[in-house]
Amino acid sequence: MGGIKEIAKMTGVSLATVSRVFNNSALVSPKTREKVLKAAKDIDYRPNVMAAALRSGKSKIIGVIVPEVNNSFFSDIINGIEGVVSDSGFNIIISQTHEKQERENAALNSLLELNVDGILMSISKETKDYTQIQKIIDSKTPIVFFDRRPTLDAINAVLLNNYLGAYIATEHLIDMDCENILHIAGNPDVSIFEERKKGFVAAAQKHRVQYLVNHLPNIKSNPEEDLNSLKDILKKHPNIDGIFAYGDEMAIHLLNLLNTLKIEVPKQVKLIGFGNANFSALTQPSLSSIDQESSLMGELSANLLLQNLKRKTKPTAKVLSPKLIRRESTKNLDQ
Amino acid sequence: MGGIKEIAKMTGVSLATVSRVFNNSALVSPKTREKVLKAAKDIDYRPNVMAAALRSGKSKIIGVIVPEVNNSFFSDIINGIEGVVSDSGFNIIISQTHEKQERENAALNSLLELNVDGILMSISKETKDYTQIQKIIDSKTPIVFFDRRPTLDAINAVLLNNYLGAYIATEHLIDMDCENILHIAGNPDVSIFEERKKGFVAAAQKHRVQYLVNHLPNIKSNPEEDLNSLKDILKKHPNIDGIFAYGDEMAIHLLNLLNTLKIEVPKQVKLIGFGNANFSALTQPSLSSIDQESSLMGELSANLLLQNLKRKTKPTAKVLSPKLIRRESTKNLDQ
DNA sequence: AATAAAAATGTAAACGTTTACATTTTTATT
DNA sequence: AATAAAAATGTAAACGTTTACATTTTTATT
Repeated sequence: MGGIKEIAKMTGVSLATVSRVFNNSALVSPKTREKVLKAAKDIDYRPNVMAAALRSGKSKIIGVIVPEVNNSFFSDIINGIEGVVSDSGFNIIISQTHEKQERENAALNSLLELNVDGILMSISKETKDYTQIQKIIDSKTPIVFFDRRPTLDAINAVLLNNYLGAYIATEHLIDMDCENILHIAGNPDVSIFEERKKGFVAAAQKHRVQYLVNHLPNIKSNPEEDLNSLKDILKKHPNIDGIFAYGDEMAIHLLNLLNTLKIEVPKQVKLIGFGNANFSALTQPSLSSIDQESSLMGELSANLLLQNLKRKTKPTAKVLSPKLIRRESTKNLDQ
Repeated sequence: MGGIKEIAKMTGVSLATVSRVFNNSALVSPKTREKVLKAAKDIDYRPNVMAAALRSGKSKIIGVIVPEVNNSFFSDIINGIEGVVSDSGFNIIISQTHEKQERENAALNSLLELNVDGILMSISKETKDYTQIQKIIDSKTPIVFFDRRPTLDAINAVLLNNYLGAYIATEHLIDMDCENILHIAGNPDVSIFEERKKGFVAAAQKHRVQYLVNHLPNIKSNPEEDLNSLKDILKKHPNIDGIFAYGDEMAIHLLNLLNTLKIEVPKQVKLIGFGNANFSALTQPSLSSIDQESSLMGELSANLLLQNLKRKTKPTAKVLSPKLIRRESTKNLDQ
């Protein structure tokens, strides 16, 4: 037998009352509560979450969809989510999209079959078709986006002000006396990278410095090629004295490329990344960057979702302000 | 209404038959199968996994317990697990222990309440009491350990040969002409770190070189202090020419400390880490290390678990062989 | 065409909870 | 002490599937 039924039989009390005890209903006398709890301990009772979920319609599971789990940024976010969500007695199911729309849709579908109470997700770089997502928004399943959102109205989201982050990074280079700055930009299909580019351009124009935007798309597949492109750029624009890279990993590659070219950082060129990855403090020189408070972003998203689970609130988008992290790669040795 | 019942009504077929269609039972004629599938599509039917789980006792969920998700090694493992497990139609629930036994037990309990089909876990550094784990092993829930195992007999595990990894790393230093080597060891309560230490000692003794073992426990809380200890060690043993650190993060810190002390790597001292973290190729000089094939470890663990789900197999422990990754930090400039 | 075997389908109970509603017991009020 | 109100408990159905067993239909065999 096992389960609530056995406890009911043991204590001579009804199923309903036993259930009430485990759901902390106020409507049960201390005496019977104690009796039930004792019996539960005796048989090492473990409630069956699935059964409760089926009957109540609440699974106490939250689905999390990220592009990749083994990525410093997203794993920090998952850490933040896990913290608040598990404190509230929820479990998290994690799916990866590997930046593929097809996998994303499959993951969403799978989460719905599991009757998750809510969904936290960051859309893949590839995602253009929002019909599946729109269907979820239209349904009752609460969903909160973090970092990357679909371009749809009336959604819950926790985002980073990427424009501002890039603006701050660029201003920092200018503060450090850079007068001719280069931006290595990310995939223009991804909106957060486009915003960073815009922030860069805006700050450069505001302060009337020379600027340039470029891509180095082959850094992983063919670093040799990028080394040559970079060499060309620097040859064409020999007075470049500051570089803002769209991400920290790219920045570290740049650091190594510059080293290979015998260009000293920060003496000849100052360099700043974006993301404040875990390794950025460890390089030589250490890398200045823009912190995006990934763990906090996870926490806030989770809180927004939990709030939505209690009562359907108006869709809200929270925008976090990135912070400048000054390290050696942008140090002004003359100041 | 919704669900299987509605489809049954629409198609004029019984509940059982509809169920058979979705479970790919061979015992259903192509004609009715088609009819049912059509109806399912028409009402956008989504099976309720919870209900199926309750009735069948199979949740199609696998629990994963790791010390921290935002850790390069464990997130790689999760990536590996997710790949094989989701290909087989399972979902994963992830819990963090933050290296606390208490949280570990809570996570295990929570997974049992969810009726997970199996568990994949790496025990926390703190865990000494295995009663909860033993209870699970005794029950029917299959469990596989990865990387860190409890010292219990007859368990399923996928492990790294840490002794061998350390042995290889040490031999590599000796190959590169180091004659006086230092090991910066990890927390002696953690068995994998102890094995690394033993491997180091064994290789050093085998090749009859001078060696030394030390801890630098404050590197995160108080790097100044460790800088001084390191200075002391090197002063006392001025002919140290090779260092094997128990982990890559520690190794990178050492790299920076050595740089501060104006000791050139690899010219004066050669340095090798352990783990081949994602950032180890990015440092200057790049860090030699021991690769532990984290993603593969995840895949193998998941496969072992899936195998156990099909039919209870004899407990097996698979031991992976680590690989040497040669980079600049151990380059012999004379060779 | 009759019969046996195989394939397809159906019936109904069960998985372990929650919960609306009903009933009983206790407490407060006069 | 009688009555009303509040607190505690109980009854029974339901959540949406799966599955053992029974029955019907189809196919193969003579």
